[in-house]
Amino acid sequence: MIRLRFAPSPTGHLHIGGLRTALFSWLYARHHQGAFIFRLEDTDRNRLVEEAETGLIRMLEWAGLDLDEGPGVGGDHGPYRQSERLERYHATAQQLVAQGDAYPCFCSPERLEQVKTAQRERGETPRYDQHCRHLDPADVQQQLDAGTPHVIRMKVPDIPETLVLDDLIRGKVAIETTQTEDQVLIKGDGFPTYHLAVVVDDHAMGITHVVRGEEWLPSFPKHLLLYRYLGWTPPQFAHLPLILNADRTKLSKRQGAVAVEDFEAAGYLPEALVNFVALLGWSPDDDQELFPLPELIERFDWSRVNKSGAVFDRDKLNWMNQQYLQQLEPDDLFARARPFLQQTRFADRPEEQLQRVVASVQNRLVTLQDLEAQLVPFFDERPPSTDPDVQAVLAPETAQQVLSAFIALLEPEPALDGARLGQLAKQVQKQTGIKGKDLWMPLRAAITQEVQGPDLHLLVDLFGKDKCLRLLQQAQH
RNA sequence: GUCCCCAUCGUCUAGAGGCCUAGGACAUCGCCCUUUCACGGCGAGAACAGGGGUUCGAAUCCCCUUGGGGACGCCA
Repeated sequence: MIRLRFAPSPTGHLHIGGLRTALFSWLYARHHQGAFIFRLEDTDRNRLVEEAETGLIRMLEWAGLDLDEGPGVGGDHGPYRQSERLERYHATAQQLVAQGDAYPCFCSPERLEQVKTAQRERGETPRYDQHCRHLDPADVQQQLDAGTPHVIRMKVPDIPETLVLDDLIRGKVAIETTQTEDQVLIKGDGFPTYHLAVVVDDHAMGITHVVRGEEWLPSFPKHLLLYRYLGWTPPQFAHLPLILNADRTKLSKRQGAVAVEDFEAAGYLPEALVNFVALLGWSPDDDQELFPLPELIERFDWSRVNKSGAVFDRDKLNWMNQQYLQQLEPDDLFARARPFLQQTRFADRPEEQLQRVVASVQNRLVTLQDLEAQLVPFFDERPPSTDPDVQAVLAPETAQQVLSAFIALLEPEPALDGARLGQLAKQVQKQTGIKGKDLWMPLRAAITQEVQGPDLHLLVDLFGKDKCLRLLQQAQH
């Protein structure tokens, strides 16, 4: 059985890149009826953010990626937080030391820093000088017994060789072991580094495919070496291309939103975000662009994931979100709009009105956050407009004629709705001989105080006679 | 600096030697629809980084150059 995991570290919010990694893993797992596992890589106590775990899992759920195993979900391979698996890492590290594939290192951070600086000054690539690898065994034992602070380092083979990874996306990638240093496996605080923990857990949890960002590619030799020392078969690897900022650097905060939470708050639908992100690196074998999740599962495959980085294009995301918004059934749209309406100053308007209005602006929404702006013409009581475009529409003699004629007709009316608006406008047209834009734009400008906006009939339905009359009179000279 | 990865329209991409006068989408521009805007429809401009090979034939294969990115942490 295929088993894939998403293993973020709880240092912040779920990132767009993380979402895509999780999505591709999940799609592949679901495609092959495999398992999708969540593992928390909380081995860095300094950067740990308490609420991060909950947020990470919540956003995965929001996106529609369900978990088969994980903290809070359960499973046969737990615990799913690395901080609860420390014994395993220590046992493995001890085994490695016993085998002669790892060794204790007593170098102080200060010494390490000095060595590194000196190497840089000489124009060399900074790399651990293996000082403690060649310590006298008796000396080592003595220091250990004395409780001297230390880390455990992995040995890079004495005889240089080329390590080859057969990546699912990139094919064969080769790196010389000489490019790798004696990597720390167990830190001074007793926690494992990523490199040890990931190998130990992927093996223990029966992970068959490791999906991660391209930034991990240069470190695969460390992992391959560990698998070899431990006598384990490595899983398959898929290194995803990076998602980039507009300037083609690795996607980062400071150049716009990168947290999935931000997109949720900005009024993007999960379907749209997921669909958009799926197309960052993956493409179907035809021209289709809109994919419901089940179809993505059906069609996803590594062979159609490309190798080059993809710029995150907000414009296209917007378009996609608009497409999904337009496809929603009225009830569904309103349900999704509700939390956003709640944040507007129109929240306390009658439910029935809100429903009608939301439905009428459906094809004008790019995000749900646009609601407030879209509702303004319907609900807002505004002072007379000073917009020059509005003034320009109302200024001409013909415009004033239209207003006067319309007001005269409206005054005796018992009420006004959209249908009646049309009939009255017809009469104005007969009386004045003014038609088309010259007829309608003054009415629109007067009633909505804008030169563009939703269908005038809808507005009038909501406003009724008195408000319309007042606005029309206000627009007269 | 060293190593690794990548390279088709502004952007996301299709293209796995002849189907390519390089296809689609977003964005841009134009036209149409329309009482406005939006939606929608139609259309236009817009790309194989450069140089060598291989081949009857190269966007597709190989090499070099150039460019971009990533990694070089007791962070992941």
